Parts: sequence; structure tokens; C-alpha cells
Amino acid sequence: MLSRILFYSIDKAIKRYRQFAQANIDRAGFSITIDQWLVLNVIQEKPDSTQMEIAERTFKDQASIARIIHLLIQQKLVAVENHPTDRRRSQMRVTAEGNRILEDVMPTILNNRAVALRGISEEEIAQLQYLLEKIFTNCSNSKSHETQLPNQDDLSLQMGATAPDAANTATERA
Amino acid sequence: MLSRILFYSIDKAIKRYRQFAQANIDRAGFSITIDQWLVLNVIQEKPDSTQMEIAERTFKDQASIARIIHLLIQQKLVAVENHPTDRRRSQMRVTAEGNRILEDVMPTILNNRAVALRGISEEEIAQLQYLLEKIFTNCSNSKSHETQLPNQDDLSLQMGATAPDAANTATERA
DNA sequence: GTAAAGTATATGATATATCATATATATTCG
DNA sequence: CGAATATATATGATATATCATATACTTTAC
Repeated sequence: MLSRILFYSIDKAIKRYRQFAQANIDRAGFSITIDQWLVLNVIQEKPDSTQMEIAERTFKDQASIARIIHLLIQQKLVAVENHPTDRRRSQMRVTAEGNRILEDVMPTILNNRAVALRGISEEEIAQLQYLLEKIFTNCSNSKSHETQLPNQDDLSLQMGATAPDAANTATERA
Repeated sequence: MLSRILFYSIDKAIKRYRQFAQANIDRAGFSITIDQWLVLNVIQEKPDSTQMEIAERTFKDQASIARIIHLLIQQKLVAVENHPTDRRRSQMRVTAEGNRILEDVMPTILNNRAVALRGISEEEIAQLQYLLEKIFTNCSNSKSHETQLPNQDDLSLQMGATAPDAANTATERA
């Protein structure tokens, strides 16, 4: 059963949370997506960020950021001018309208998080984050494989799976 | 900082896992997405599922399932005939090719999961799932709000947050 | 200073997510 | 039976994710 597989549980939880959070934002009368709000937030904090920097901070990719920024500009939540030192870029600025929506939506966001985490202790949250970080690390700098470590179950704990890069067990196909 | 907010940690971990898992599938020479593989799997298990049932099992929605099935049919991993009892539906069947790819990809999938979870104990996985399930429940059957429960922190544990539906604190806007 | 390399952004193509709705068919109920 | 209701699927519209690549500009190396 899929629900026994951790990654489906993760997927399921984050999907439900996003659905829940977006629905509450919609219901409160805001016409902004969570992702747009998130990017707007980063622009407010560091208006001189490059798209790559925003992408890294938000765990998105540059192409998505480009399109989200485009929408934010359309909605007049962000304004652009010439960048003073780099003509490839634009100098971004959150508009008054943008600042207003950031401020107005914040209580809903905070409330969403609080409701979603109800009954979960600080320690449990820390534990969750620790484990999620470990999964992240395990999936980084690795190409999977090493089908079975020769009997050293938990040794890679601090190493983030930077083990050798043996060939995959799966049959090759086009 | 975003990394301190649990939901970004969840998002980050699952995104990285998906990226990692898909890259390994690609690298092994398969031309199928994880989502397609997942749906194909469900069809194999229960070929008579409706799209809604598949959606529920995979935590996707019916429209996505419809489009994924369309692609699976295009790729000839699934074949359809008339449904014997319900003319709104089609009788699906995983083709030989479909069965082959399911079988061939499985080792890669299992390996992906194993690598991603390296250094994480059974107990920790269970704990993770328990907490994710709690988040899921908290976000279900609830419209957020109840900005602060009047001092009964963990009482809603078994209830899935079905508390009264007070007005949101955020200012109303179009 | 110029060529090469690197960086920033935009965009096409495709896959998925989501919502709303259209269409067809089934089921229920008077 | 026939109308109302429910269900199954498809699809349009939009947002996001991802990869690849094009374009413009900057920096580096010579």
C-alpha cells in the first residue's frame, strides 16, 4: 500500500497543506498564490536578488521564478527599473500594493502553519526537520546505486551518501 | 529564514527526492516519469479502478490522472477497450510493454528509496509518518482559523481540527 | 582590447496540479 | 417510464516544475 511508503506520506502531507493554505488565502479574499507570495516575500527582503538566488531560497528553479516574477509585475505587486550596474538584470522593487498584500496575508499564513502543526511539539518539529534534512542530504551528491552496502547499515549517517557510483541494477532500455 | 519553517523543509526534501529519483530513472534509460510509473502501477494492481479511485490512491486529482492515462495509452503502456458494464468508462489493461517497464524500473525505485532513507531507522520513519499524518489530519476538515485556542494546546489531537469556523483575521480584499 | 568563458534572464516544450465545466451515461425516485 | 440527481471522463484555462537552449551582457584571460 502506498501509504506505507514514506515518500507518499510526505507528498500527501505537503499537498494537503498547500491545498489547505491556498484555500484559506483564497477564502480570505486574496488573489495571490502561495508561490507568488513566497517569491514576493524574498524580493521584499532582498530586492537585489538574482533569479537564481531567489530560486535557491525558495527551492524553486530559475525558470519558475522568471515566470512568477512576470506575474507579480503584471499584478503590479512588483515594479522594475533599469539595474544600476548590470544591464542583464532589472532592479526590482515591491510596490505599495505588494507591501500591503504581504502584510495582509501574513496573519493567514501564520494561522495556517499553526493549525497545521497543532498537537505537534517543538521537539517533534525539530525531529521532523532533522530527518527531512537527512533525506535531502542523502539525495544530494549521489546518483543512487550502491544497491546494498555490504553490511554497515547506519554508517553513512554523517556522510550524506557520497558513496561510489556503481552501475544501476536496472536493465538498460531506450 | 525559510529553512526554519517546517513546510519549506518538507517541500525541499520531497522536491529533492523527486529530482533524485527521476534522474536515476532517466539515467537507467527508462523514458517514464515517476508519476506515470505510479499510475501505471495502480492500474496494474486494480485495472478496473475509476480515475477518481486512482486519484485517491496516488494523492493526485482526477484531471491529472486523466492526462497521465492519456500519455500511458500514447506510449502503449496501457490499452483500453470498451468497459463491459459502464459506457462512460474504458476497460484498462497494462500491456506487455507496460508490465515489462514496471518490472524493470522497480529495482531503481527500491534503490532510490533505500538510498534516500539511508541512516534513518525504522523507528524514525514511523515517527515521521506519524507526524506527517497528523499534519495531514490537521489540514483536513478544517478551514484554518480559530486563531488561538483558549489554552488547550493538544486537545485537538484526535479531532482533526473540526473547530468552529470563525472569520479570518486577515483584512478582506478583492 | 578582444576572444573565451561565465552569468542573468527569457522562453519553448512538456508534464503535472487545480479548478471549473461540459458531456455522456447511470442511478434513483416519484 | 421519465425527470432529477449522481457519477465518469474529458478538457479549457492557468500556475508551476523541469529541461534545454537562446540571447544579451559581464568577467576573465591572454
